[in-house]
Order: sequence, then C-alpha cells, then structure tokens
Amino acid sequence: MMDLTRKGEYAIRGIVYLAARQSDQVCLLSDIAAAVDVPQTFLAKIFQQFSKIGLVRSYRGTGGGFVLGRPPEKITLLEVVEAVEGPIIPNRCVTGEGECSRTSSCNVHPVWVKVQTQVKDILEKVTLKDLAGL
Amino acid sequence: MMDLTRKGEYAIRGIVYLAARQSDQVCLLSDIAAAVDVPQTFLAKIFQQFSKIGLVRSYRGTGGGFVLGRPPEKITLLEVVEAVEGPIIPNRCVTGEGECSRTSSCNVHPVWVKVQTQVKDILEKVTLKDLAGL
DNA sequence: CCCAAAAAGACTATTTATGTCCTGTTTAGT
DNA sequence: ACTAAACAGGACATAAATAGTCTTTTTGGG
Repeated sequence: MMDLTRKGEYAIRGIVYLAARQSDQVCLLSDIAAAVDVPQTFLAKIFQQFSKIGLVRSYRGTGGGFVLGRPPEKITLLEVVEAVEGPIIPNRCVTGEGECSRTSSCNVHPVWVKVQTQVKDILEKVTLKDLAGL
Repeated sequence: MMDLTRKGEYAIRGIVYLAARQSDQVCLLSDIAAAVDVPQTFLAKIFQQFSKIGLVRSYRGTGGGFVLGRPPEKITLLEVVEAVEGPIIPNRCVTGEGECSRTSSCNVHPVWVKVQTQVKDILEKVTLKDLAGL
C-alpha cells in the first residue's frame, strides 16, 4: 500500500536533476534521461505532464530542451508527485463524490481524511530546493 | 496514489462488521458477505488471511464460522490493512533492501520514511472498537 | 455416514503499469 | 527555403496486479 509507482519515482529523479542545474541552462531530455537512468521516451511523457501545468518550461526545435518553470524553492514535492500520480487519495471515500454510501455508519472515513491531510502536509513542506541540495 | 484497493476496503468492512457482533457469536461468512455487500468467495480469501495471523478465529463444519481473534480494542486498523495490502511502503527506498542505490545523494528518502511513520502512527491508534462504534 | 462450512488451489477477466514507436510540429542555423 | 534538432501527441504492446470465480479438499457435528 501507499507505494509510489515507477513513473512517480522517475518524475522526481528527473525534475530534481533539472532543479540542480543552472536556472538559465536549457537541458536536453536525452541528457536528463541518461543522467537519472530512465528510458527517454518514458521520461518524455512525464515531462510533458510537467510542462502542461507549468512545473517545467519546454523549448522546441534546435537548441531546445527544458528548464524549471519556477524557482526550485517554489515547487513542492507534493506538486511533483500529484502531477504524475494524481491526487493523494487513501480511500475512495475521501473524494467527496458521495461514493461512500455507508457514510452515516462509516467511522473509517475521518481516519482516511487524516491520513490524506498528514501526507499532503509532509510533501508540501519539501521543495525541489531541499531535494536538489541547494 | 496512496489508494486502498477494493480488497482492503472489503477487509475493513468485513472485520468491522464482525467486531460489532457479540464476541461469543460465531458468524457465517455468507452472512458477513451479504451484510457488507462483498462477493462471498472474495471475502473468504480475505478472512483466510486474517485467520492465518490470528485476527480472526475460524471454525469449520456445521455450526462453524468466524469470531474475532482478539477483543476489538486490541486490533488496530494498521494490522487489518497490512494483513491484506502488505506493509505500508511509500517508496521502494524505505524497504531498506539497498535498492536505493543513489542513497548518498537521495534527499527524498527521509521524506518517505516520515510519511511511512506518520501514516502507520495514525492507523495504529485506531482500533476495531472505535470503528465498530463500541 | 452424511451434511455443513471453511481451506486451498487453479483458473479467468479486467485494469493498471511500464514502456515503445511513429508521425507531427516547432525552431535554429545555413 | 531547407535541414536537422528537439519536444508533442497518439497508437500500440507487454507484463503485472487486481478482482474475482470455480472446484476440490479438509474438518467438525449429528
């Protein structure tokens, strides 16, 4: 339970590597992939997701590549993880979509809410600056 | 991320139902399954796992069924969840099997340890007594 | 012996995870 | 304009995990 998938692991490795570079230096995907030991095509998908929500900025064409979308201290681990793994939901109940039809008698519900809150809280306090050792 | 599977959900429902019964009353699997709306054959597998580690006690043959293995206040939600979902491991690193070959530079590692500790802590403090509303 | 009930193992279907591949689009440089 | 470099996006492939089902065996009671 609670495990990060490979995608999430790769995502962290990749963006932490990028965060450790100079902010004005455009990084090639191929370089990042080689450096963090992740299949390039797979990492491409991950960085596309990052790009869509602005965690990274991409430049196409010759001389293109990726740079961090914001300063490393402004990007949290929570954002990175949720970008590729989806929201942190320990149980379907927590989605609030009324799926927990037995809510009235469901004493478990508040426990999951607590778990969710705690985990998000931890991940939110860690930034790429911390992770990149800056 | 962090989601409980159906198996885990069913497991909780089933054992909470059992906890809410009289402790001397042997419950039929078929009754439990019907009450908590879970396929009986699937629930059977789950209760077998419970039985192996003593969370429930089973009686075979006529008049058989299940009873809780210990008083409800002595069984934690953590035990129930880990019984069917496996240990709570937010990242492979935490297993301590030396899989995190990049440990030296891995600032992410301690974060996962913290997550693991926090979550286990929350789930450990909730007992079946609480969940069954006793 | 016969029946009721759980245990155990084999089997199946669906979904998710983990990638790969191909084609398109953008951009820099000549 | 042409070409090569580099990301974008969609379709596809394979393997593993999830979510069950089915059948047979074991056990206990009457």
